[in-house]
Amino acid sequence: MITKGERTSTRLVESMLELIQARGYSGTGLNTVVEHSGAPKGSLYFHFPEGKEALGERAVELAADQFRTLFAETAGDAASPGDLLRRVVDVLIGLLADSDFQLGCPVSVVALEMGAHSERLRTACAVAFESWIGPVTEYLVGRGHPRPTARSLATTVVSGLEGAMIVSRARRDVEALRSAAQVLGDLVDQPPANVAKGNS
Amino acid sequence: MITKGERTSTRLVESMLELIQARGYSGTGLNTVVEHSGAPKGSLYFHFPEGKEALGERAVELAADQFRTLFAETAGDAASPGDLLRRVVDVLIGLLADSDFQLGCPVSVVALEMGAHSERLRTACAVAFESWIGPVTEYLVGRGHPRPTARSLATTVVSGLEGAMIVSRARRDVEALRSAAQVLGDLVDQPPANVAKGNS
DNA sequence: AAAAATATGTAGACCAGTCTATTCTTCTCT
DNA sequence: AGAGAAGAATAGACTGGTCTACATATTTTT
Repeated sequence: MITKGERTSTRLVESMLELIQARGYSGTGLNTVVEHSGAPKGSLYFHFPEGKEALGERAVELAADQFRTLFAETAGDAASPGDLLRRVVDVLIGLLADSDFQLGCPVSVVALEMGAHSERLRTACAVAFESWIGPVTEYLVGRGHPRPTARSLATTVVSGLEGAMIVSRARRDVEALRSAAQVLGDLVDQPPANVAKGNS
Repeated sequence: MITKGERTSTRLVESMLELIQARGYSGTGLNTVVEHSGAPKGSLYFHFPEGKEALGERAVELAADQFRTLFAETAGDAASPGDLLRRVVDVLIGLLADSDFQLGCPVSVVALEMGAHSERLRTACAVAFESWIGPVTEYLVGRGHPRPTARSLATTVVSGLEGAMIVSRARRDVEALRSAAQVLGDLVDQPPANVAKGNS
């Protein structure tokens, strides 16, 4: 059974996540998190005795989960790697547009803001990225790409999407995401034959 | 002649830029900027009466200039688009490694942190990105790519590098940048013939 | 009753921004 | 060329507000 405390804790993490997406980590005050979540103020340090960093870490983990789920669910319906990529980008475009370009990737912000100062948060971001690159790599391997190539492609695709989210948001225009979907989509649909030739 | 005031103002912007790269925009206090620059606090609001936003805007513009210069200078020596891209990535890897992965792209952080709250800073970031995509597009057009394709490629390359910087930094490992250099480098070196075929 | 969870207040540091006073530069006028 | 006025630049304290974090007390749940 879900206790009251667990719900409060969850709400705090969800609010932290949303606020980080809109204002970044440093720009998100704990008072604001408490207010936004509707959770009792005194409960924050009961559920997160290690403070803001612990809350941020959980938020990054939640974001990683969400995107991993999106990828896994979309992978089932997709006809090809390129099709999968384009579908995922469509969802990302929806997220940007629905929020009027107010929300970005929380993992990127935290990595950029806190990577130099908090080993804990930096690691959480690294794990999040790896948790996306890994499954994409396996997917591409399953589609016939040699593992090293698949790994390179997966890394490039994931970082490309991160960057395209940022550029799209700054310009309030999804061109960057559409370009990434098209260019990278075609790329991962190319038959892996010629790569093998260059490798053997 | 360079007046004392101009030097102070420049130092403030440079310090703001460095600090933003390490701690983000919200995480950078003006007291810290003043301290780091060696300039006095009284001078800050003399040179930047519009406050922190104006200082941040100038820092973003400076960063945009620096990267544009790097691109322009490298373009002269490069044998092919892929070669150019790989050289630029080598410099970025150097920046990351030399700073022990402490410094990131200031434009990305500002876009993510302030994009939703400051139209002024969001625009500055959009202009910065455009000031990179534009020249890259022209370069690719000069190398025979049809303009629409060149624009798509340039956008994907720039956002890919942004993302790869972030992922590399989070993981304290330049694999993401190397993958981007290899995958995107090969991509922009592909002869534009087949695109023209599909287009005519 | 015991434990879990919530409520409230507050300490101490830091934040962006403003103020007045003072010191340097530079230019004018003789 | 030299005095001195005008303005540029610097100095540093100060304000009202917010931040994280903690302490203590009260309520809810089991």
